Amino acid sequence: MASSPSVYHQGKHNPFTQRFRKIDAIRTALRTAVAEELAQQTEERRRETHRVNAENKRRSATAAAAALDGKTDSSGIFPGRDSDGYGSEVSISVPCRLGCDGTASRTRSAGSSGGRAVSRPRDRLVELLSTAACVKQASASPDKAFGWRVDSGDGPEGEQEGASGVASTCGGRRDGHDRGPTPPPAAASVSTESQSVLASAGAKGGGAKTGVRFLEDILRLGPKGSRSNDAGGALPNPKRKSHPRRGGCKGEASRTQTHKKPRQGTGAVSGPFSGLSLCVVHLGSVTNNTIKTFKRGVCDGGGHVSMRFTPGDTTHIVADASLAASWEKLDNYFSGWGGVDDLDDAVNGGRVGLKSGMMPEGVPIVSNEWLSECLRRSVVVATDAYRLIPPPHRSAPVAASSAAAARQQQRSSTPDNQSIAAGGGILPAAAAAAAAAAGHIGLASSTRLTAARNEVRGGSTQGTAGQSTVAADLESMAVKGGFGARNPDVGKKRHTFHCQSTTNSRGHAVNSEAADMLEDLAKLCAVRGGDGSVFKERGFKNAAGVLKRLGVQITNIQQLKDLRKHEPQRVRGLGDSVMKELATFYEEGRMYRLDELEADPKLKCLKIFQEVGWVGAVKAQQLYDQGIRSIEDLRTKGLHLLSEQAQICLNRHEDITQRMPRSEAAEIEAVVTRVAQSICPGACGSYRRGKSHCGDVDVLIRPPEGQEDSPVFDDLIKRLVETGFITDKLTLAGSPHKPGKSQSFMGICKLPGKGRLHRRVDIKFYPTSLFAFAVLYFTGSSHFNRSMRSFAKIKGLKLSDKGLCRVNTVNGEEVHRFPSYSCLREEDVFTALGLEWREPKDRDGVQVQAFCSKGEGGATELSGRVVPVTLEQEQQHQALLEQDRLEASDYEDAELQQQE
DNA sequence: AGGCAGCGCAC
DNA sequence: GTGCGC
DNA sequence: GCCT
Repeated sequence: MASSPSVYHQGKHNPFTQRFRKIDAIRTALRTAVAEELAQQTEERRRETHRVNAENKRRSATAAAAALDGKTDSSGIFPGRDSDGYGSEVSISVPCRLGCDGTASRTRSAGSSGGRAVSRPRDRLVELLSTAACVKQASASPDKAFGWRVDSGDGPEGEQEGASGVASTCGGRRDGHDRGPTPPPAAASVSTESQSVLASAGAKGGGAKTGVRFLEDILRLGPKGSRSNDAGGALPNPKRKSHPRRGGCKGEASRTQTHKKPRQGTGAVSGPFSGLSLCVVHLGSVTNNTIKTFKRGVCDGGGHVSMRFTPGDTTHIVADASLAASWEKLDNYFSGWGGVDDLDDAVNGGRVGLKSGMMPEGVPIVSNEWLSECLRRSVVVATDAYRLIPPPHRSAPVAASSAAAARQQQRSSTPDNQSIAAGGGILPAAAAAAAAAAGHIGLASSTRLTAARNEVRGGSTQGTAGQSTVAADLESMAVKGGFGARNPDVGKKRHTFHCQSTTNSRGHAVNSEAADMLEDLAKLCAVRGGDGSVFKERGFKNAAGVLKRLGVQITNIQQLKDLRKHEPQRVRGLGDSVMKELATFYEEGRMYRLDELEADPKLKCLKIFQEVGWVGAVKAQQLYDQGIRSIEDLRTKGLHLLSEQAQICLNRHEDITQRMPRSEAAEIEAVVTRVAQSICPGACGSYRRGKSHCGDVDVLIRPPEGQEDSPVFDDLIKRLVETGFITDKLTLAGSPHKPGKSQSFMGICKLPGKGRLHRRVDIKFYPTSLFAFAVLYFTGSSHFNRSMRSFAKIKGLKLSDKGLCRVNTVNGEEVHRFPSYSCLREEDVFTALGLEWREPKDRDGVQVQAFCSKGEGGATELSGRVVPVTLEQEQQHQALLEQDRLEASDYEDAELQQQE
């Protein structure tokens, strides 16, 4: 029974996280079991490594300092420190509110006295390096060297943290963040008193020792703070505040409908759906709201929706696609029902339905996606691709290989204990479920455009783009001009752009087993390296995504073959290779290629090596060729083969490969932000982690208003090194500060206190002019980023975290780049490109066929925020606006027609 | 057959 | 120019 | 690896 295909899909958890969680769970178990021993070993190893490297590092630090004075060796800027460098009984207290009030920027912090006015950046870095070396030496006797105070726990004030501080860190997937460089919320502002305290605290940050005190002070002080170690971990991002300006799909829908249109056909008796009598199963993602929407739409079209199954009358049963994975739920659902057929009753908890207690037979059971599609297209579409087919052998599973059975066993029984071990936090499964549920509300109304696009594509698969009226209509809806509108290339190309999609049709966890295996395959391709491996990886990963979002549980390869034949756009990304693997998967439960790769001992090695940072496919292969087979080997005889960064990552390997709870990421962010504020009041930090656990922390630092180019970054890193928060530097880019440029630090940090692990941290500074691009970039997803950049490219623009620039190219080679357009909010970037805004949480969703037929049209909403920065751009811009005005009326008509 | 994101660091 | 990470 |  464990080998039944249907069982494969019973994983309730987000398939994306399953693998990680399995690994984490194993790790956690191991870790718990041998915690002491491991700690001891690690400690010994560290000491040893430390001993071995100490001399070398000290030399490196000095050399690095020298390098900045003109020499070349720049390795080892931030020497490693012993993990217990803070003393043992320390806990820190981080106040939960600490503002970045705009007024703060006027209070010149003493901390910035070493800033731009006084010393040259290089001098500061030299100083920094010397200090780092100094700190390191001091750390030899940690308990004495630093003035950490034992904090009893409760802050004296004990006031509850502000609601604004909590809301922001508890968001779902990437949606609980501050969006874009909005002005610092006044509500989160700090008291003047605290500001001055902080400012004076900052003033102390001269030497190493006071530097450490300084961090402590910053952590302890603060406006009526609550504690940092709150179990809930909803630590404050002082800047972050929840202002859900647009609520998910709802907002999306309302945005799409920019023109009001009288509702038509309401209450029609005959319509596209006349004759339909649907029984909707209120389970899974089919919520009350969904049913309401369905009911409205179908009734308007002349059909009938009920929650009751009426033999002889009911024509279709509509259910959440994921139920195909657990058929017994449906059986249960149809047993023991009452008999009210009133939606409102049902919504209020009344039970509705059938008396038989059996899953009705003889009526097609279809996915809710089918109904959505019908409503979108106002036509009863064929159910073939949406049929939920009972597992062929509900009680007689097909034979599957023992390997596959074992795999299934592993996957479905993964305990969810990592977050417990890691100190709490939102459970991934719960988060995923919540996100999925949220994603499904309003599904029907938000996916119309997709369907329309698909329709167009299906109808003219090789015609030239842009010739059909519908295509133009689509263009008007999805692509409203934008700066690239005049690019002659646009209009010839038809392509798929993830970033262009306004839909949110993520299904529930369907096909997760097959998708998981494809992702494994992807990972192994990447590990193996070689020509095109990244693209193979992407190909498999993409295929996995397609399966997951299909909305239909596939139980049979024939279903996919049919889809490929009849609705190729729905399975775009499933090519011959993937289909071959899937065929064996559905027939025998395994993928030969995956089995092969997983059995390869060499690949196992390469994979282990590549888990160390800065070891990629090439380096891993080299190591293997040198006879190295394990991390231990690497430590004992492979160190010299590794780059400086890889060595550091290897040193901290046990720590930094652990994922951390979101709350800890918040703490890390809070420390960085606070120190930044003490240097430059008003500076803001933010990170956009929606997931409950993360591998590292990204902190984006933004200068306060009116100080767009404040050189806060170099000082910030310096302070964080002085305080011992940053233990290792991996890369440092863009220092010293140059006006208008970004800077970045990648390294390793450790929160003070016993039992803390080292964590990977990236700290980036972006001037105000670039901040929106940076936020857009770091919000991802990576697929979405690539998509958006491709889209920009064919419009003759280049998008990166450093801006959006028009480029002139000759034979694809850039010959001239204009200055970046100025976008102060993420929205402005979308607008500039002529794209519909997409909520961060919707940026990892579907891939949708779209047209870039003309690239023009619709009213370009520049909202006064996107300001061309050169005269030439200004003229271009004006020309565009003029063009838009000329065409606006046409497109408005088109939009009107397109609506509903 | 050619494209698949773009950038900056380290080497 | 390549490798690597983001 | 997939798509054009």
